[in-house]
Amino acid sequence: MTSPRAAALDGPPNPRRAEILGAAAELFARRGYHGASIGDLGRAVGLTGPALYRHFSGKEAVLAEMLLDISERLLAEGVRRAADPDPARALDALLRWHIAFALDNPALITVHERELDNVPEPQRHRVRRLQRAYVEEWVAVLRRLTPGLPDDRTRAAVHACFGLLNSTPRSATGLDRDAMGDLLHAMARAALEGVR
Amino acid sequence: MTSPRAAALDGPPNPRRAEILGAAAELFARRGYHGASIGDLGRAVGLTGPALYRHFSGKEAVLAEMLLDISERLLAEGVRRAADPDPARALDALLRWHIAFALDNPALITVHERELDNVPEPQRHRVRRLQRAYVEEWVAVLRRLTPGLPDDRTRAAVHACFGLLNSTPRSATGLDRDAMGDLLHAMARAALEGVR
DNA sequence: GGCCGATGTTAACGGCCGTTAACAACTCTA
DNA sequence: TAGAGTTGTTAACGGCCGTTAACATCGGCC
Repeated sequence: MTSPRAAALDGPPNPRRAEILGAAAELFARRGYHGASIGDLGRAVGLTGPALYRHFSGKEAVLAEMLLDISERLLAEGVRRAADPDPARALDALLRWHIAFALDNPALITVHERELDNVPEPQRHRVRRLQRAYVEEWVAVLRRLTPGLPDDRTRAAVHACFGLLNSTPRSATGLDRDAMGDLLHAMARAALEGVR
Repeated sequence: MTSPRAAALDGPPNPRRAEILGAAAELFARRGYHGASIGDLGRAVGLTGPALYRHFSGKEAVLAEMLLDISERLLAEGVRRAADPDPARALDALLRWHIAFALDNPALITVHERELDNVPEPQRHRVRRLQRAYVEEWVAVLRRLTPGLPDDRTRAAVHACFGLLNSTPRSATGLDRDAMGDLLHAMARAALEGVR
């Protein structure tokens, strides 16, 4: 065995693991899962490739943990913001949180959006369920805000809205963080209201 | 030499080339450039891997030709729609065209959005220039429609709008093509008007 | 002070990938 | 009908990748 508890689910909050996950997010976002090698991941944190196996059971495990972590965070915070009894305020809080997350973690958003298919099967289902649940939080708020809209349309609108919000990593404009956040907020709000 | 004019720029409209490009778009979109092998591309059109070198000079050439073709088509049609003297009608035409293209070619849109970094260098610049020019067509129309808006903001808004429109390939909802098109149109229009 | 677990290293493996070589079949055409 | 060009095949190459093995170092603990 190469490591005592390399495949352990969590363990104590190992700083090395977090460092690797951060670097891996950047590399996976920029070059894609298959475009970044284990050697690249190690080098990005000042190690050789095989050293990675002291902290993860393999390359797939890095991606799986990364996506599970993101989707859990998104859902947990989503549930919190959606709990506001006033649906308009709930939507506002959802928008604000999602935008802040996307602006602060562009690499994570990118990987979360693109690399689900490369997650091995036991965990892929969990991630998919979390992602769906997050979408449903938004759908529920919109349903309260605009009753009578068919759920199909609402769900499609939420996906389109995410497309708008998650475009941040690819825009790279001259706008500063706050201006960009306000712009995205205004556009997303208008887009959702434009659904009718 | 493996082929007389494998690396030829165009030649007559070879149907085999088009077939390969179509299958490659699907595979690159689903699995990413590095996740799809030459063997996969060949198999997708009923050939072995090496047969591909009769039609392209290599894997990178397939991607390069694909992205050049897409960005040329987008720009050419974009220029046409943006030429309408009434900016409101021009924007409408741009929206309608882009949405139709995204709905009809989800794989191409995905690859165009993600894989530019894997295009080899002489052609990457050309694709980037074409992409930028396409964005500028939208920016110019919006500038006519709403003068006084800083160009930074307008450009960022266009990128966000593309994020919304290009989310189609990832949504996969129960809506039919026309309903989806109308929804995207309404949302994008509202989002752009919401910029102020 | 010797041991042990944790965390690195380098060396080596099997496999797949992009590419090239060598060859075969078919179609045109002189 | 001989020859050339086109388009396919299978076999083989060098290289990189994910992973494992074997070994080194170092800090804490009986």
